[in-house]
Amino acid sequence: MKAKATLKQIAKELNVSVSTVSKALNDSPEISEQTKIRIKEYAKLKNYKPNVIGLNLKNRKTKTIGVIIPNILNSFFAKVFSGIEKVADEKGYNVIMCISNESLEKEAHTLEMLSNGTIDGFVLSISEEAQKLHEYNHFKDIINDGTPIVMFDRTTDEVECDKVIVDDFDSGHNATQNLIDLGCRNIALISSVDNLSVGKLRAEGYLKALRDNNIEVNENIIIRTESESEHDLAEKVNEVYSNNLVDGVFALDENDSVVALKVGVRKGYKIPKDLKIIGFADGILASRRLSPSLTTVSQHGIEIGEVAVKLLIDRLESKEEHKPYETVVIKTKLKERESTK
Amino acid sequence: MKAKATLKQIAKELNVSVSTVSKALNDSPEISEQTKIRIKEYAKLKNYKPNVIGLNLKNRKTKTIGVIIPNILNSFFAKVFSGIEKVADEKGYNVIMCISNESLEKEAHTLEMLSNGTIDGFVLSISEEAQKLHEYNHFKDIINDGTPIVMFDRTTDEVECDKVIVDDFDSGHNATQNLIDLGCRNIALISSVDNLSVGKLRAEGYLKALRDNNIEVNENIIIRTESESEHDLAEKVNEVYSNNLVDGVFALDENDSVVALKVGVRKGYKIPKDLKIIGFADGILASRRLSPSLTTVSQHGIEIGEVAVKLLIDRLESKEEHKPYETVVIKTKLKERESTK
DNA sequence: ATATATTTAGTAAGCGTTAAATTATATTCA
DNA sequence: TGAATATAATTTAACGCTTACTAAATATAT
Repeated sequence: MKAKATLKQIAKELNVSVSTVSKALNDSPEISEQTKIRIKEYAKLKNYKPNVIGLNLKNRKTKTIGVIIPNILNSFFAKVFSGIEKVADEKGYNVIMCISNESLEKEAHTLEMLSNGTIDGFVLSISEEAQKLHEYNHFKDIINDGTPIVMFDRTTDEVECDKVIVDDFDSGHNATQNLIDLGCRNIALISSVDNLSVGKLRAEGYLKALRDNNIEVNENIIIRTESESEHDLAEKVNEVYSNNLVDGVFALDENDSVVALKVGVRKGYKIPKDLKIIGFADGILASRRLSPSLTTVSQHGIEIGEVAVKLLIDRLESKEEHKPYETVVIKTKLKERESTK
Repeated sequence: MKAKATLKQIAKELNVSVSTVSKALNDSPEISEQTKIRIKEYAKLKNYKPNVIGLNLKNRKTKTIGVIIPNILNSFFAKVFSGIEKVADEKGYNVIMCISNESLEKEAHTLEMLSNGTIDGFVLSISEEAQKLHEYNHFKDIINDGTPIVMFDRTTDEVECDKVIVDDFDSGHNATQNLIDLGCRNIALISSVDNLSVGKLRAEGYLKALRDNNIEVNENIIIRTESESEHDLAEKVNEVYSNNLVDGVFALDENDSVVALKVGVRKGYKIPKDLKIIGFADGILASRRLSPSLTTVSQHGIEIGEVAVKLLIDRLESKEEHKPYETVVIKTKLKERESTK
C-alpha cells in the first residue's frame, strides 16, 4: 500500500517545480520536449494518475451524475439504469446510484447528501411516498440551489425540470382499445399502483377507451389499490372473476399482470379464448416465460434512461443560462403474445 | 441558479475570517457562543452546505465505494447491489455503480477511472471475459496502488483480497444428492456458464455427488457450454431429453433452469413425476411464477452484498496496516417447489 | 553591440475546507 | 501593577491540481 504518486512528489524527485510537471504531463508547449519526455517517463514509472478530486475542486464539477431509483429489484428501473449508465459512460461521466426504497425521507436525504459537490446533476424517478404525500419541495430546493434534475417515469407537474415520460394515458387507452377490438366487452382493470402518477394515467386511458366505445364502466370489475401482497391482490382478482363475466383484463404493472394471469389459469379459463390479458411489464424474459406468455405494454426502459441522461448532460454542458425545460415522451409498444392471440 | 454558499463568502459578508466560520460551524470551543450563533444563523439563512470535494481533498478520502457488476439486468447482481447499497448507506458511504457488461476492457477502464481519488475501494464481481482469459492483472495493479477490492461470487485465487463466495461446490453437490435421494438415477447437467468459476464448481459438485453414490457419469446427458442463445440451448436440451431416459435435471443458472423446465413441459413430461428439476435461480418471483414452479438453489444475493461491503468498509476504517484477507462463504439454500415435489 | 523576440521554467494564486500556530484582547491573581 | 492565564479570533499552511503571470536564458534582428 504505497502512497499514490502526486505532482508534488514527482517534482521534488526530479528537482523541478510542480507546475513544470503539471504542464509537461499536459503537453504544454511551454515545456521543452526533452523535459517533457523525462517527466513523462518518470511519471509512467511511478504510475502517476492525476487525483480527480484535485481536478474536481479546481474545475468545480465532478463529471458524476446522481441517479435515484425507487427500487432496483424492479426490472423496469434496472433497465432504465442500464441505459443511463451506458450513455453516461460514453460521455465520460460516472454514475452514483442510490435507492430511495420508495421512502420520501431517504430520497430527500440522498438529494441533500449528493448535492454538495459530489455530483453535477440528478436523474431520478419519484418515490412512492413522495407522490402519495404530494411532497416535492426537496426537489425544488435542489434545483434552486443550482443542481439540475431530470425526472423520468414518475414525474410531477409541480416541479419544473426536464422530464422523460411514457405516454401512460395513451398506452392505457391503446391497450384497452386493443382488447375491445378483439371483442372484449367486460374488461377488468387491475391496478395496485393507483398511488403513482403513472398508474392514474393508465387508468384514465382505460376509462377513456371504454367511453369512446360506449361501453359502460363497471366499477365491480375495477380494482384500484396501492401496492399490497400478492396474496391479497389474488383474492380480490379472484372475486372479480368469480362474480362477473370478465372477458378481458388490463393490468397496470408487472405484478398485477402475473396475478391476473395466474388466477385466470387457476380458475380454468381458456386464455386467450375466454379471457384476454394485456399488462404493463418490463421483465421481457419473465413475460415470455409465463404460460401462456403475456401480451405486454413494453416501455423501452433502456431508451428512457438514455434520453434522460442525455438531457441532463446537455444541460450541464450547455452555455445557455436559462435553457428551457423539455419533456420527452417515449412511446410504448404493444408486444402481442399468447394471452391475446 | 444562484452560486452556492461557501465559507469564504460567509466570512466576507460577516467580516470574520474563513477559519472562524469553519470552526463556528463545527462547534469548536475556540469560538464564542455569540459568534457561533451569529454565524450559524447566517449560514442557515444562506443554506450553506460544506462542499464535499473540498472536504475530500482535505481528508484524502471520499466515503464512496465503487461497485462493478457484470450485468445489472441479472437479478442476482441486482440483489447483491441492493444489499451493498443498503449497508453502504447505513454506514455513510455513497456507491458509484458501473457495469462491466462482461467486458474485460470496460472492467479495466472503470477500475482505472475510479481509482484516482474518486472512490475509496471497490466491490466487484469479475467479468466473464476476464475469467475466460485468466486476465487478472488489472485487479492486482489497483490493489498494489493502495485501493482495496472485495470480490464476490465470481472470484479468482490469483488475486489476494477479501472475497465473498457462495459454496458453489457444496451447493452443486447437495442439489444433485437431493435429486438422487428423490430416486433420480439419470440426472442431466445443464450449464451454459462453464466459462465462469462458479459454473465449474457447481459442475464439480454434481460429479462428486454422482461418484459418491456410485452412479456412472453419462457424458451424453451433460451439457457444459458458454452462454448462448436460449434457442440453441433449448435445441441441445431437447436432444438430451430425446435420446436418453433422463429423470432429473440440475441446471446451473436461471436461464438454464427455465429452458430445462420449458423443454420438459413441451415434451409432455409430467413434472415432477417423470422429471425432477433443480436449478440455480435468483429471481424468486420468476421461479415461483413458472408452472410448475421451480425448485431452486437460492443464493442470498442481498446478504452477499451486505457482507462484501462490510468487509470493505472494515478494511477502509481499520488502523491495521496489514489486515489479513478474509474469504466469507455464504451458504445457499434449497427452496423446494413443485418441480421436485 | 544593443534591442527585441522566443523559449523554457518557475512563482503564486486559487478551488473549499480544516487545523496548527499565532496574535490580540480580556481576565485573574500575587 | 505586572505577569500569567484564559479566551477569541486571525494567519498560515496544507490537501492536488491548473494556469496566469513573471523571470531568466537564449536566439534573432537591427
